[in-house]
Amino acid sequence: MSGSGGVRRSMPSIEVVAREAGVSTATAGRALGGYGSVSAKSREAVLAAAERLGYRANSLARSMITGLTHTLGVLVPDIENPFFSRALRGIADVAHERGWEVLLINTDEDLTLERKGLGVLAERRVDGLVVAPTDAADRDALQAVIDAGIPVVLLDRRVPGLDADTVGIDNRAAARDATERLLKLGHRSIALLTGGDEHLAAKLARPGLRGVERIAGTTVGARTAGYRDALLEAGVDPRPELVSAEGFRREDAAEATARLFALPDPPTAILALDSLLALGVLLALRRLGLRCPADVSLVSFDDADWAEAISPPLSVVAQPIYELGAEAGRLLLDRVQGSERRVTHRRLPTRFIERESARSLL
Amino acid sequence: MSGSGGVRRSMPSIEVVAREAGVSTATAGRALGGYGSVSAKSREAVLAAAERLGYRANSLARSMITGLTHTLGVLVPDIENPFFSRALRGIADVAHERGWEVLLINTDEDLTLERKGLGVLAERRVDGLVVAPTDAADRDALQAVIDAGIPVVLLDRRVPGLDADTVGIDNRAAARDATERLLKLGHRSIALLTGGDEHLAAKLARPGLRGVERIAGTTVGARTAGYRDALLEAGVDPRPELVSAEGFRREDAAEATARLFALPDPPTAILALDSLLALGVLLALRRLGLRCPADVSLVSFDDADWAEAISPPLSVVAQPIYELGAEAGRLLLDRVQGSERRVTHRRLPTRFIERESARSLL
DNA sequence: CACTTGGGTGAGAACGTTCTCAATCCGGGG
DNA sequence: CCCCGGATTGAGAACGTTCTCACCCAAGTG
Repeated sequence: MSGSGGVRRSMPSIEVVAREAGVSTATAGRALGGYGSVSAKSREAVLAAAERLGYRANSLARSMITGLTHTLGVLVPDIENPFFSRALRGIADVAHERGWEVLLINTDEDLTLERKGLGVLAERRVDGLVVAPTDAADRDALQAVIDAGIPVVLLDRRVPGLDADTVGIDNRAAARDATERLLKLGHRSIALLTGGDEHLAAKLARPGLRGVERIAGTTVGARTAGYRDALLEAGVDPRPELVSAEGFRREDAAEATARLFALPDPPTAILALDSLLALGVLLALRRLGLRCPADVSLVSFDDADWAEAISPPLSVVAQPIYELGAEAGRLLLDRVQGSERRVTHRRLPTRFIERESARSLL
Repeated sequence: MSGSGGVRRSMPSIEVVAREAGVSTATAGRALGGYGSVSAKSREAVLAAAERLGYRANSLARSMITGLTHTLGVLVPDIENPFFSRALRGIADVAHERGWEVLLINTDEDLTLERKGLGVLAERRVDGLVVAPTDAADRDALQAVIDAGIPVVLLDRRVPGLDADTVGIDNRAAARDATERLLKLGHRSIALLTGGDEHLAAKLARPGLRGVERIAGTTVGARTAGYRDALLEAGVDPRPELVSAEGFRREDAAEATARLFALPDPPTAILALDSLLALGVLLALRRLGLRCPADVSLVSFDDADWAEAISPPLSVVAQPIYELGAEAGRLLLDRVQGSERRVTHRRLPTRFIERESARSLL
């Protein structure tokens, strides 16, 4: 087997390589880094010496000089969430393609962690940041990062008044479309599982969900508004008790579903705002002994990998998740690489995929 | 709104802060970094100046000196795969808890990309590496990294002869157990979907799967061996045509399943070696008009989030995926922080979760 | 009073690159 | 033979920290 020999503790520096090759560090640097001009003879000597010594450039030192770390920071609530892991894949692919790496931080929807994360990434001098912010409340912290010269792209979620590019979908229109489809099938009693928090729940408590306009700037708020738009236009009165905002986890959705079916007048259809919530619904239906779509119709955001495989296959509002991430990466790297264009907001198209989980009542 | 004022292009250095506070850079460093000794008066002056100027330490410079980047490299085939995104969550949580960050690279099961990734991470001087290697063929590249002084922990997959810690499960025993359960239910014709490649397929082509012992060191190989063990002990002849190794993607599994049911003597049960493959099986069954478990039983590795929610809920071999990642993180950081213990191999326990996708033929 | 002790301080080295700049080398034209 | 211009080279600065070391000073100690 070829030499996997002695235990080297620390890697050789460019100076050692230069000495070994009989040239100056400047020349060695030029040969190894591919800049400036070097004679063929010197280059060969340097490269041979580097090979012999197992030289690896120290990118820290390089970054100190060039001012570029070739690193993108990614700040998301939870990498386990399929939405974010797919989006991250998009970001990472674009980044790698252009020679950048990705530093990942989970925020767990926790504002304190998010702020801490922003601080860490700033100290690491990442060249740019893709953030799916927990809450608009972090605007100042994000603006501080931008002011410090680190461009930011917001993914999936928007922060009003922030000086950053955003990438997402038209949430209001997508939710409206999904709701309209259920209405067209004859459903009048349509539940909405938002995954939101108390903050949202408070806004929704008013008659007719009128409070929702105030938060239509957020992802969940916009979708809820779209849901309300569709109902109103169809002449259906929005019932706040059919809208549940009790957390983003699967069990939260399961509990919410159980509560819906304890109502005197339970829904005939459910719209879930992401695939994890849809899973919670399915779980609850199974526990309640209800069948989909015979007893209740279900439509969900996000075309999870299991959506097509289960019985019945799930009808979904498919977001181009990978592309959202890739586009975020592109916008960010364009800016990192010097583009001075104005702040832009990209809305990628969604696609409703009709399968068999929503049945007609007509 | 509080000052999100002027556009600062580059961040102030410690020297600027020191000048502003009227002390030397050494003292400013001590005050900000919390080392050495500083008078209360100086400390206050420095911290106030730092606050005023929006100072953020440059961790690149710090790393140059201390020799620690506080960064862990993670090299996995595909972060979209739920196994790896969950494991990454475990790694990242442990890392953050101890003050480390995570640099992520996808290899796409591509040896070239993997080698390139190792190189990049080495140049970034990560303090340690968690790798789920594509193939044992990369042993020399991995050994070179270790020899350069960067500790490595192997996740889920092993590389014979490599000087690194490993974290995983007892794949052979787990597969054997799952197969035995199907046998106990009366199944004699049990198919295996491995997700492996041509390399594996070649070994399996021999009568009675005898070639599998040669690759029992790999994850897929060990599981296949366990499957064979169970069959042999039950006096059932392993049928190579029931073992399919045609790729890790969902569609691969769907095609393999279709082929299985085109056999004159199709299986009555299927064991899938990961949840993506199980999804492919479900998809194929739906296309073929077959029902689970009435027409065929299904058992899969990995307790995917949808496994419990679908109908019928899926019986699975649950790996403690999060804990695998966390343990890998712990082993690595212990070593980074100076532990000199010998190479260890952690095998975490698996748990068979019996649900309703496997029925008795008796 | 001289002598130790130890907290506090600053000058300057060190980390490993890239960049700047001046010096040297080489061949060809006058 | 001398001079010009471009390729090649090396010395040394620079990046922003932490580390080493010598120094100062006040408070004890003999």
